[in-house]
Amino acid sequence: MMVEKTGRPAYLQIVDELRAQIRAGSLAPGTALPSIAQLGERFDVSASVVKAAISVLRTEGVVIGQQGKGVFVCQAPAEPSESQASDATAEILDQLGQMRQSLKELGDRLAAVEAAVFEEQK
Amino acid sequence: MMVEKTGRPAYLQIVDELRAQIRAGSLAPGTALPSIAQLGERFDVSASVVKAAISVLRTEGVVIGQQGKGVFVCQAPAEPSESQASDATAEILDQLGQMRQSLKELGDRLAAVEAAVFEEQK
DNA sequence: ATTGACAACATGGAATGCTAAGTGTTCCAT
DNA sequence: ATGGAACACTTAGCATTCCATGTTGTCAAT
Repeated sequence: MMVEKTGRPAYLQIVDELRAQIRAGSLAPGTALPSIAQLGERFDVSASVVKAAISVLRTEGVVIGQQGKGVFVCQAPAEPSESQASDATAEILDQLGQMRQSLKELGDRLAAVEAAVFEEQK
Repeated sequence: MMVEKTGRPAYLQIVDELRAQIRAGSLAPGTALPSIAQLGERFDVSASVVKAAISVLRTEGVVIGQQGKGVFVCQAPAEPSESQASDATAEILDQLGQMRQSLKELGDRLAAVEAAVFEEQK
């Protein structure tokens, strides 16, 4: 699987993917994520990108890393009403920011096309 | 100033320091942090370490980075927002996904128009 | 058979170099 | 004087390389 060529950074795409798998139960609490090398090969990115993604999930408390063994999904999938909500709002804000960025880019490109068209008409 | 030679990683020491300054008001909301280069020089670490520290604060929502300008302390220092809106947030995320899809389609159509216009002009 | 050495693989931290892109300033030519 | 080019500085992201350290399996020597 490859990271898509959207504006979203690769490490955030991996964060989304892993978080979705955790939410869906495909990665159950207590189980280990694929190794950094495996994830890097699966998403076709370097190890630093995978590390960045795992770092995000780690600071969020979703996973915990054990040196030499692996990265494991935390047992507490829903810390009551605190990290769940803040995680969701964080993701919403993140996606909103990304959409704002896309809108800005679309606006710029549209402005360029408009300029070209009206130039040509003159 | 140098990072201390305790077992704590350098980037976490910097996180602690910056968070303490933010809590103490020494770094007020809306103000910009010192630049990555300055922080790296101040703590005597490389830019990657400062980036790692800022990345933690960013995913926590404590600061927000603006490309080309700097990293700024967020106005809302902490939002322990609690709501039972787990399925409401699910719906929001769903709608966000649909909007992203619409954005992508718009981008494709615009790309087609761009190709036509700039081809014709040449 | 137990022990010890060792290699393979895992995460974690850090340095370095590069590209892209946004912002601000300065300065120059029209 | 105004527009635009040039430059410097900034964050963001990614790749690559290296080292430290923890875990595990294997294999040989005692």
